[in-house]
Amino acid sequence: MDLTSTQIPHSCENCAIRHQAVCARCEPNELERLDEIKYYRTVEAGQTVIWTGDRMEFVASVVSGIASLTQTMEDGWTQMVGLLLPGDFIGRPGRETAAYDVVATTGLVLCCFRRKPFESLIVQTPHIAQRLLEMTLDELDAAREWMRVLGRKTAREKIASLLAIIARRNAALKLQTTQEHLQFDLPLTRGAMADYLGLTLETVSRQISALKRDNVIALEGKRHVIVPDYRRLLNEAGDDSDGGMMM
Amino acid sequence: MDLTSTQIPHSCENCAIRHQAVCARCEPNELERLDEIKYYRTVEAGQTVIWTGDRMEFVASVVSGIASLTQTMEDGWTQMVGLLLPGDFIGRPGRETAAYDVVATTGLVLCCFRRKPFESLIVQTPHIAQRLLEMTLDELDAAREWMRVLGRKTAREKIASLLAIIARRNAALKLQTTQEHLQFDLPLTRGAMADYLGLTLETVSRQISALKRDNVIALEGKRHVIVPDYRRLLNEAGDDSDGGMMM
DNA sequence: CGATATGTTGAACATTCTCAAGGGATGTGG
DNA sequence: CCACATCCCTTGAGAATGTTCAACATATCG
Repeated sequence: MDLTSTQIPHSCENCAIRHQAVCARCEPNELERLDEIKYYRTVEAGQTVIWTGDRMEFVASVVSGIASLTQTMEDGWTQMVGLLLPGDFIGRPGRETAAYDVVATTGLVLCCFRRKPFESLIVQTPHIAQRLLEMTLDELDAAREWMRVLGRKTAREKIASLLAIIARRNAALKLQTTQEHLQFDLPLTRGAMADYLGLTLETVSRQISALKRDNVIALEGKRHVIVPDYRRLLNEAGDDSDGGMMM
Repeated sequence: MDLTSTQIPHSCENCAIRHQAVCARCEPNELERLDEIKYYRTVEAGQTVIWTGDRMEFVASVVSGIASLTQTMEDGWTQMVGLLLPGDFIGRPGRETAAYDVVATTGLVLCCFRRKPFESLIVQTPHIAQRLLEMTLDELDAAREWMRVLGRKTAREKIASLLAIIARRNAALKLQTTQEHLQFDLPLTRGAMADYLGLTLETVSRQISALKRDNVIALEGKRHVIVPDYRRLLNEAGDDSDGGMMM
């Protein structure tokens, strides 16, 4: 299982996100109901899946790949407000039009549900509603954590925070225990990192260079990051406590 | 009805937040169930209601007054991650310990529910679970909007954004249509505004002085704000669109 | 090969922070 | 009633941080 693979699952049973997504709590008969309104969709890296203001015909789970949730201001600045990883949910039941752009950062496989019937299912199927509430509460925590990053951290701490999050989620996905020594591919361009962190692309580049110079990280090429000491990275991020609940 | 009054409602029927809070969708019999596990609690301005890490014995609705949700970093910086106004919900079902400090900004009346029985009620009462999901989704939108404020706005725009939000929520509470001319009391100290906006107290003070100098706002004393032209204020906030969904 | 997208680095500049001083209010004890 | 402390707020000057503008490097792709 890879963060950016694009295989469509054969069935819910062997689906990579079976136990993380909105369907996590569903019984077999409930999965059948979902199956009736579901279809898979693949998206190429760089494509915009949904534009702000679009009418939403579906909601979806990210099966594989990474997408970003962004808002664009009229002066051209972009703020990323969420990073969607496998298992994450796209769309808001009850909402007609999209509030954010959804852009495929990597190749993407989505498990889409037609919106209207999905909304009916929510009412009838407490297991879906409960899981959705739980996921939304988790996202709210993540958003609030990110408010602290945006509001109170320096550029260097912001970069370290983002690297720590990606490192940890990557480790979790590979079922590695979080060891001292980690490595991963950065799924984001410098510009996308800047949009997420509320910085400019240049500042991102400079701070990554600085972390490299100080041996907090090492790079192979532009995108492959090696973290020799995860605790050191967490320390640079400014959350000395273990940071285990960062997203 | 006042943002900072401290009257305890006689019954759910005449409760000021009857149609906004987590109980908004409840039928009379469901209200009775809630009534069994509920108690009112008043808090003085400045008191901390809940400390991060506290065991949560209850969840609650804010009936009147204003509270803030804050995180404190080990270096002493504080980031406010939410402003709790009448109708807003405190606590997370299923969570044992508090993730944030909750501080009474003004005098506060809370409608508390014992947590364990409330969690059972959620499972049994879809009207509560649905409303809670809806409220959580709204809060998530607000948090994401705030990410844009923290990540991409200048100090001046941040202050204008906060004033616009308070002005609009105040107008909504007084059932005024949002007119050109508005006024209200600032419920936050300069320091609390700084914590919310990711600025220093001094920068907040300077920018308020600047907005006053430029006649975007007028002050009576330190806390009473007069907004002669709401659209001008919105413009200064950097969301030219009407900003109707800002919180 | 040129065109495009991505990333790095430098120098000047702007914004915000830090440190410092001081100005009302309000409250308290002598 | 005055002296004094405390809290909240304002303002200034210099320093730090991050941005802007610009040049250039590197890789990919037609």
